[in-house]
Amino acid sequence: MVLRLDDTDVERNTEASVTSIFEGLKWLDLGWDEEYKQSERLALHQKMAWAIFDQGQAYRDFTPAHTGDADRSGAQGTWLFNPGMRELSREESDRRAGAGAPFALRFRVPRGIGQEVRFSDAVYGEQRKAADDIEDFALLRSDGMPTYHLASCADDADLRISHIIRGQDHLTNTFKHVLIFAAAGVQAPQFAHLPLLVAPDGTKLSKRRHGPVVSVTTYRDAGFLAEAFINFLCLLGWSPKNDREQMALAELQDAFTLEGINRANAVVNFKDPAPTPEETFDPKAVWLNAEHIRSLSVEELSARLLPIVREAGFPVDPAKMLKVTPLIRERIKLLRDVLTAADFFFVDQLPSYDPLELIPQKGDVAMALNVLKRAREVLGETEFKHDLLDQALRAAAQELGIKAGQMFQPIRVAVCGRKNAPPLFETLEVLGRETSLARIEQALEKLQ
RNA sequence: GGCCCUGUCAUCUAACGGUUAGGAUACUGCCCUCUCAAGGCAGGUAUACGGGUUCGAUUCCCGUCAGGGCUACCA
Repeated sequence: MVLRLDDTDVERNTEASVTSIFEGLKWLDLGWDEEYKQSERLALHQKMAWAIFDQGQAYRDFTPAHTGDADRSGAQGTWLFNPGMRELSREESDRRAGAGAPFALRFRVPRGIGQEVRFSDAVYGEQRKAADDIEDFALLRSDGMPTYHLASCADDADLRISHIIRGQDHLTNTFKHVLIFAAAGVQAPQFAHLPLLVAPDGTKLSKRRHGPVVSVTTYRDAGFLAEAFINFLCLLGWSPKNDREQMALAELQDAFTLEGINRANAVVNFKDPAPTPEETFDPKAVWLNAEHIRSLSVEELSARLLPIVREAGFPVDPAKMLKVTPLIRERIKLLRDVLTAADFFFVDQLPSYDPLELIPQKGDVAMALNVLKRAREVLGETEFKHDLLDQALRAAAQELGIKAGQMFQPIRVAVCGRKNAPPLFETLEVLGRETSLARIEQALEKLQ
């Protein structure tokens, strides 16, 4: 696998965009064997362009550059080439070039002889197009820089690329590439075009239009597991055909075939802006991530969570993290959720909460006070072990003549600072007697 | 405008021309339950439309419509 940066467009080739691409690829950990930058291989590209020119299959076009976004509403029909330039004599062409006139080098696409350009695509099948429908595309710009079409063909040939797997937006460009490969006398690689990933609005993903949700690093920073993200991506436009969804990288590799790829574009169902950060992402991606999180061992998950917790400023040690992890494993969908799901394990002082939360279902302040006072006694003398806590607190509920749930809720809110939290006894065990009692004490003060 | 590609639930997708059109996500309800999750069960929504071919079309062919891509020195 070759990582090649197609960076022949000087304007768009910024440090920031390259960094972002590298960071994303590094995170995905796909791995590659060789690495190249097209901008460092210009001589090779130019050599191929002029070889094609020498054979008469390219010509100089001295027409001033035309901006790409000209109106194509149709009135002017299809542009194929600039009359006069295509048939300029070699002598005249050389003379003008010698005089320093700027020019682009264009491919001389065969015309008027009914020639057909064809290739076989591993996904879209046999493709054919009349050469008469292909414009005389540029090989070199007037500043001498190669175009994408030329540079990529020259590099594909030089690097002996076997398979080109790319977006379907290049399907029609491939006819041009087939022409270049033929003119250069090299064999074309195998082509496989993939359906596009499109935004909910149906257009292909673009940073300009759709913002950070289309950047790989956004998923990394939000707490996706790289393997889950890859899994999700694989399921867009492809499926193992046996209803499996959650798959490890090795399983994906085993099941994957180019022939199994669909031809229709797939919508990445993101919402931007979204009410909450989590709702930004495709719900299926989030679900898959949760599945992958749950399939990680406690040790593995704990190790992945630790740096996130520390970076957020909680001074937590690996042993503590290991104890907390099983309590939140089934409650987080993104790794970063650890910060909101387990924060109360890490802080000394609970953030403030509404004291009314301490009042149990169908209860009142008096009941909450009774519960907490009784809990203070029970927790003061019971060993902090799951089963013992369970027995002692249930017995206490019975003595008070209330339901177990009414007993547990005030305690949960007192020690966690909120109603929704992991199971109570496990939580108390991890928190320990000292912290638990201190928080119950604070809760009592809040209520009075 | 021209050329190319595509069209199965809201979304991702299954279905050698013969299935009550399957699965998943999301959603709703129930169960489980100390809350929240997780898990289990149940439920609703799809073959764009019109013609063919065929005993029979989601599946093959044609047209229409819709969407996407490319289209004079972006990739």
